Order: sequence, then C-alpha cells, then structure tokens
Amino acid sequence: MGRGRVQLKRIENKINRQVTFSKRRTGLLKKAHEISVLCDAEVALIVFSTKGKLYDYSTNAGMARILERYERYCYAEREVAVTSPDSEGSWWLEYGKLKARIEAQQRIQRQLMGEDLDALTPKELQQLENQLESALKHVKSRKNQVIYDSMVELRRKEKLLRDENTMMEKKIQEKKKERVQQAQWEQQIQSQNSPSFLPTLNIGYHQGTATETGEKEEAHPGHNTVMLAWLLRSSNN
Amino acid sequence: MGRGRVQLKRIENKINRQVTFSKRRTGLLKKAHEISVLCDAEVALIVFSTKGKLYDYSTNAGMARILERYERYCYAEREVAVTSPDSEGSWWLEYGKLKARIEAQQRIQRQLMGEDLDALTPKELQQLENQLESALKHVKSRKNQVIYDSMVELRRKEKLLRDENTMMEKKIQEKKKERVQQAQWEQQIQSQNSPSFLPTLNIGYHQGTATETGEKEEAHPGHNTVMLAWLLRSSNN
DNA sequence: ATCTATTTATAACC
DNA sequence: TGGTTATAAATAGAT
Repeated sequence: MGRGRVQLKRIENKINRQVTFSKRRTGLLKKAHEISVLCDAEVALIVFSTKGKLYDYSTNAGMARILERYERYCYAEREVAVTSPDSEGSWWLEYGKLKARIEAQQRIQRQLMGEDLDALTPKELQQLENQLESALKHVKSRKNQVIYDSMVELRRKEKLLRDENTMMEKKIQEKKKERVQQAQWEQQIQSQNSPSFLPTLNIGYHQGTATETGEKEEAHPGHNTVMLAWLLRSSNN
Repeated sequence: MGRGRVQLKRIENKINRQVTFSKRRTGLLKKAHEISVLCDAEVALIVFSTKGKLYDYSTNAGMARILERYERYCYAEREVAVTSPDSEGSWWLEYGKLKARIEAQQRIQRQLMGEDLDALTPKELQQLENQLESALKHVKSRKNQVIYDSMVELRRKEKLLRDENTMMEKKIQEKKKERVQQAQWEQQIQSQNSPSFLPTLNIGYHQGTATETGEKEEAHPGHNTVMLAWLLRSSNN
C-alpha cells in the first residue's frame, strides 16, 4: 500500500525503517483493536522495536489475564529456565521463578479440576467449560481408540490361533490317514499271512468328518456385529 | 476496506462476525509478520476468538522468549519474594525437585487438557474421563451461580434506584407544597398591609396544584429500564 | 472459497 | 514526527 511495491525483507535504510516502523506499528495496533471490537475477540499484541522499545496493546481483559489464558493453552511454555545460576544472587531468582511458576500451574490445574472457581468471570468460566468439554472429547475418543485397538489385536490373535488349529487339524488328519493306511498295510500283510479273504478295504470313506469344524465360519460374523454395536454405543457418549 | 464503510462496533450478525474474524485475523497476522521482517522488530500476537480458540504469531525468537522479555520490561521489580531453603548446600537439590515437580505437573495438566494420552491405560483413561466430567459439572454449576448472582444483584440495584427515585419524587412534592404555602403567606401579608378587608384566608386551598409533577411518575420507569439495559450489557463482558 | 467494488493503509515525498 | 498524494493492499458484501 503505497507508491511502490513492497519487498518482504528488512529495510536497509535506517531512517526509512524507523519511519515505516512507526507507521506500520500504528496500523497494526489499530487493526488489533478493530478485530477485537468488531469480532468480540481477545487480543494481546507485543512489539519490540529494534532498539528494544516496547509497544503493546491488549483488550480490556488486560495483558496479564490474556497471557495467563494463553499459558493455559500452551502449557509447554517458558522453558523451565535452565540457566545454571553460578553467581550467589541469581539462584535465588531462579528458585523464586520456579516456585512462582508452580503456584501458577497449581492454580490452573485446580481450575481444570473444577476447583477454586470463585475468582473467575463468567467469560472465563465459559472458556474453562469449553476447554473441559474439548478435553473430555479427546479422552473419550482416545479411550474408544484404545478399546478398539485392543479388540483388533484380540481378533488378530484369535485368527492366528485359529489358523494354527486348522494346521494342527490337518496334521492330525494326515497322521490319522497315515495310521489308517499303515493299519491297512499291516492288515494286508496280516491277511496275506492268514488264510486270506477280503484282500482290500474301502479306506477313504470316513475322512469327511473332519469338516465339522467348518461351522465356525458362520458363527463369527455375528460376534463381530455385537462388538461393533457396542463400540458405537460407547462412542456416542 | 470493502464495499461498505465499517462501524467500529461489535458485528451483531454471528455469521458475518465469524467471517470477518477469519479474514481480519489473517490480515493481522500477516501484518504482524511484515512489520517484524521489514523493521526488524520482535512481535508477539495472541488472539482468542469469541469461542475461545487460540491464534498466535511470534517472531523467530519464540513466544516464550518474547513474553519473558515483556514481563521483564513491565514487571521487572515483581520478581521473587519467596522463602529460602535455609541450608546452603541443598539449593541444587531443591532446584532439581522443583523442576521435576513442574514437569510432573505439566504432564498432568496436559492430560487434563486432553493431550498426551498415549501412555494411559484404559483404566486410567476412564478415571481421567470421570475427573473431567466432575470438573465440568462444577464449572457449569459455578457459571450458573455467577449468572444467577449477578441477576439478583441487578434486581437489587434496580430496586435501590427505584426507591431513590420515589424518595426524590416525594421531596420535590414537598418543596412545591412549601413554595405554594409561602406564596399564600406572602399574599396574606400584603393584603393585611393594604386597606384591610378579609382578615383571614383559607390557606390550605391551593396546595393541590403541586401534584402536577405527578406526570413524572410515568417517565421514571423508562429511566430505570435504560439503566438496567446498560448494566446487563456491561455484565456480559 | 472466490470475486470485485471500495475503503484503508501506507511508501514516497515534504 | 506530522501532513499530502498516488497506489498497493485489505476486505465487506455478494456469489
């Protein structure tokens, strides 16, 4: 906006940079204020000039309150000041900071647990309520996921076991077949040894009984349906 | 900037407000970024939508660093007024303990906010869910209480104002009465000084004219209504 | 989300 | 800083 196109890079001319900073800063603060009024939003804006001068804007809730609210969202904040305080005086400082922080966290945590709500405004209460609703949704969702996963895992194991059983079944059948064949063989031998009538038997006749396990193929879909319905029901809460 | 002029007041239409918020938020963040690059400034911008969603921007130093710098700038003196661990050697220990505690608290807090749930067992998840449900119940209850209280308070104020008005009304009536009486009195004196006839007057006769102010009885409730609307509006924030 | 008609913001200049 | 002006950008309203 202006007589020339603007390149998004640091303005090298010091004077120009200062002038542009002043003008844009004004514009930025104005826009921050506008969006807060027009859209009923809460805004905090902090600007440090190159030379370290501070300019800021915050909606009527006040900077401190907004920053606190921000931290409620972004727990991961202000890296636990890890400056190893080697001088005598500074460890006091660090220690104090940590303690203050613990207290702030405790306050927030108590609020998240539905306690110490007396100091909160209606708006903040609403915000907290939304936060909790959201958390609850996540937790429920995660719970269902865990349950679902464990179900899938169980079914996987079940299938493994079933396959294994089928395998064993087959092996057993084969063993049986072998034994029967062997029996026949031996019988044959015997009958050859004895005075001999009926030289062969109809061997393969009763093998079919093994397929009786096949009925389980029908039972499983019903089981699955029940599980799913249960999951669906609990995820509706 | 747009097809219509913009009034600097809350956009009442919810849809429009949401759309405008989205557009202006984008613009605001962009401008925050631009000034930071063009003018080599450090910027932190935090925006909460009406519904409590967070949007933010910060220059590469990072939000945490900027907020820290801000606090140093503003509340430089506010630091530390905490009890000391009295023994000399133990401060490292204390420091470590505090740090550990902060981290533990953060973990718990994140979970209360519905994040970092991966490590939790189904049982723990259920427990967390119960905790959140309970907190939510408290918060909702407190919110309702606050709203109810503020309503009661408003009613009380309304009554006070109304009583005050009634009182003033009465005083005005009395003043008028007095004035009428005085007028009559003076008239009497005057008539005594003149050649004298009619030694006594029926004094109380015209008192009734004072009730003409009674029309205000209709006007005042209107005033009260305005006051109430204003109170309600300000208590919505 | 996309498209304009307008309004705003602001770069260059004083 | 504080104005002025030409122009680039942002955006309100409509689609």
